[in-house]
Amino acid sequence: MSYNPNEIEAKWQKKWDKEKAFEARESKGKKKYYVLEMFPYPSGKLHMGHVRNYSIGDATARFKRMQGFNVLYPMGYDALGLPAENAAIKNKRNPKEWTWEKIEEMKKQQEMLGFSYDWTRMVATCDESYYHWNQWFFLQLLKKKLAYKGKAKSNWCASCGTVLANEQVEDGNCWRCHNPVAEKEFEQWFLKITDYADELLKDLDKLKDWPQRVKTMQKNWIGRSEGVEVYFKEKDSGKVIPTFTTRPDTLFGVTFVVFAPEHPLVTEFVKGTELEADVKKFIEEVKGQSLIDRLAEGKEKRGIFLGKYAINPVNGEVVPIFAADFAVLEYGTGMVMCVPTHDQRDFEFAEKYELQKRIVIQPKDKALDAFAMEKAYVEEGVLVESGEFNGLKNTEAIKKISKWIEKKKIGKRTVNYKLRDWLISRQRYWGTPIPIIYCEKCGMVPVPEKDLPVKLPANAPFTGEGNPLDKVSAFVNVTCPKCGEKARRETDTMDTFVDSSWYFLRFCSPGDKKAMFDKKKASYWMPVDQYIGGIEHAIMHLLYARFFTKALRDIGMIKFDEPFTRLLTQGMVLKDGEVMSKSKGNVVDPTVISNSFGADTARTFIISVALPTKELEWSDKGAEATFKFLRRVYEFVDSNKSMFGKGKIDKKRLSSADRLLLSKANRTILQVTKQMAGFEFNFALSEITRLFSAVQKAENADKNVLDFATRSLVQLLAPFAPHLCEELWQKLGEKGFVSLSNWPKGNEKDIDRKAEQAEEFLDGIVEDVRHIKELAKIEKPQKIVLFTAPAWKWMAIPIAAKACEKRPDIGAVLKALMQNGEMRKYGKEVQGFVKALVPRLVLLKEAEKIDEIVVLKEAHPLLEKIFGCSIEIESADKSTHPKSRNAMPLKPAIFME
RNA sequence: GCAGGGAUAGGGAAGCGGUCAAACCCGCAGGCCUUAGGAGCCUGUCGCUUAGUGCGUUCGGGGGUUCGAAUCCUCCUCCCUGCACCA
Repeated sequence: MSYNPNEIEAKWQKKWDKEKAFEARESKGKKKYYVLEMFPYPSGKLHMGHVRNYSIGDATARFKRMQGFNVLYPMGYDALGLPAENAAIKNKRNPKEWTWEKIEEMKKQQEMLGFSYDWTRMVATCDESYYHWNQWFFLQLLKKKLAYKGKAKSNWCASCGTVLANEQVEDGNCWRCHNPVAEKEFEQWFLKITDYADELLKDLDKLKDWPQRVKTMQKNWIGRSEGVEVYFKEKDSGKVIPTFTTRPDTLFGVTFVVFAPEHPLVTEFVKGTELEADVKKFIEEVKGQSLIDRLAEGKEKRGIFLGKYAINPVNGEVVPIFAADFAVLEYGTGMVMCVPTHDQRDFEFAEKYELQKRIVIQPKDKALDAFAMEKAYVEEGVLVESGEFNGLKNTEAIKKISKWIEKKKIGKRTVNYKLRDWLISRQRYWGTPIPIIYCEKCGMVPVPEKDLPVKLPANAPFTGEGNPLDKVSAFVNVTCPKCGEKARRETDTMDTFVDSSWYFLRFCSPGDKKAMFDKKKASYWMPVDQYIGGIEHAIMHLLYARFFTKALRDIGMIKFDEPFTRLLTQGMVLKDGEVMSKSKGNVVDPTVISNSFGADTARTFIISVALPTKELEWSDKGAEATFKFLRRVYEFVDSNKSMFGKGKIDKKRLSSADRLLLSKANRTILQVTKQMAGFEFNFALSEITRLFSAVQKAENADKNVLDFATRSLVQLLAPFAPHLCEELWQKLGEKGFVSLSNWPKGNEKDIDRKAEQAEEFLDGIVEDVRHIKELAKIEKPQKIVLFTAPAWKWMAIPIAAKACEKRPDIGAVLKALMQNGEMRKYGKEVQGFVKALVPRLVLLKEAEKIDEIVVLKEAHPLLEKIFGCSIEIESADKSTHPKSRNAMPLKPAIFME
């Protein structure tokens, strides 16, 4: 029988399902392990990134299961969001129907690939029973004052009367009607993530098993900065202008002040002056740009003078006030004190508008000249022209000036975060309705918990204009829960990031009707032990999920601080150096691979190409090689069934070839186990491949050894190619699932690395057998020590010489060789010489001419072992080494007692 | 623009101070096996050279540190990811 993946895969998928092989149950006696992949948006089609993500996750889940953990490995769908609504507008489809159809399509593909999910725990966020708890949690946050209403700007298309997502703005225009998009301010809902800014930052330290880069990104995103608020004053009115700065050391160099254009004071300042019209025009221009446009790349800084002046409280200087687009209302106070000599943005602005510059920090080694500068000087230095602070190092000055400002009451120390509160309002249909009712009498009234969930109405009109929910009167017009009078329902829905910020908890008790999740079950399974997903979620999703976890802890639902113990961010799947995307037309459909070669090949291949964390460049050709490998494994086991023994291995009676195979099997097991734990899946596969070649080559091997090697191989391969391995496991006479078998144990004692290495050498020189005779003329020594690769090439000779002195029996050979003239030179040549020598000696051994070969990989630790003495090598590092440039240190310090 | 990550042989991808002309996979070339092979096995695959070997030039580009750099530092170029121009 030849390898038929389709048949095998269907067979085992059915069996797993029938015997509920992967259903997870809480069990106190067993150690739990929660493996989770970032759940997908159900687009209906799996792409390579998904397959990669799930292949990594499934391998992990299966490995942990085999290691005896009680594994929870669920799958769900992040099913609310824009695409369903777009489909509704475009194809006149009902978003709910459309979404469920896509979920089914997606699930089917996942099942075909044989991932070991516990499907009984499937969750879809568009399910009322799921978003019910979004609403419930929102109400809890409201109670805690962690949800509030505030003003926020959105992209607004006037002609469609619709709020647009960033994605729906194309070059500043509406994607539907192509009219320009503006910003418009609305009352919208926020979650107060900033209350947790400090904790979110601090707890990053607890996340020992997160990639450093993700932590760095989050840290920068939270952006805690300590600084001071300095109170400038407007010259005429005396109005206080608080500006935030992290560089109080530059305060004496302020030459102008800048306001965010939207700042209310801007219009106030120019009211009734001749500048009013121009300033208004400027503000409109800035506002007229969509958010996207304003952030566009390479934009020149623009501003306008407001005709007013501010007094610098530290030195009484009077400086002009501008409105400028590079000041952001939401950060700090929206007002910035500008020091063009020591801040690059300020510098560019000053250059453009020909404003004054004054240097207040001088570097040690050179003197800056304000007129000659080509960019701002932002490094360290010593203060000048700064009154009583002259001569201080600027790092010192920051502390001293901050204190001084507080003392003089012209400002105060503050902490600022880049992190802003989370705007969750979306003016769209396909999201969780925000459970709020507005009553004319009672004002804003939360929907009582007993009335949850607030369900999405089934029959909303999808025209692409406005929010469909606004048009469903049965949804909008309600009675006030408090007074019973007529009232209006909130029609904003929630950002879908809300759904994805706690779904991992829902998996612990997916059907729960009474609560967001079962506290006991959650406390058993959580936190997630291994989370796996794309680097593109490094900030937002992961930060929101961390925030929710902390908020849930504070309302008593859970008792831990962080949701994900370990995080693996998988690399992107690229094609021709670019991300696969429809617009680029370079999408490779993973089902094509699985249809022609089977799921096992698709999964094993994608795992074998690159380290999970690295980018993966897709190539169609490689899959075939993986298929061939799997087929060879199949055929080998299938055709050799009768050759496998069942008995115990009798180590005393093994031939050297058998011992070698046993050694390889054991070493591979240990190696692969280590690599699995470290997510070095591609290396693990390459080890498995090597073991297979050894197994395949082992003719006339001891049946029991062969059986052990083969059996182990099947188990090691099972996390990657589970269907094939189940089939082989059965062929090997096993009754249960290999997926639930015990991970093989390697025995360190059975490993003979030296023998293996010797064999590796031998492998490479089959062609040279004819030289044996020639070489065999050398007399039989007792022992040979080889220095194949001394850690320090130039030490090879001295070490060898010392060795000769200590052990004449070894030395004899080396001496002879040196006298032979071949070891005259230092460095590379020694290696070359040794390389040439090794194969010959191996062959000699095969010919029984010598007793033993010791191959030294690192010269000195092994020397220690052999001679039983300590060898110190004074390493040639900077501290100990003479400065001499060209002189090679020919006298390495080797001390042998 | 800000923040984070990359660039290694024909392609992909390891290596991250001396064991590196650089694992592994694909491609390509030769041999074996075969009626045949798009199957399998073996060998070779930077250039020149050898019986073994040796020599020369390489790890995006320039500079630097070191006895020694693909590996560390610095500048530059290009690519990817996220974004809220964050003072």
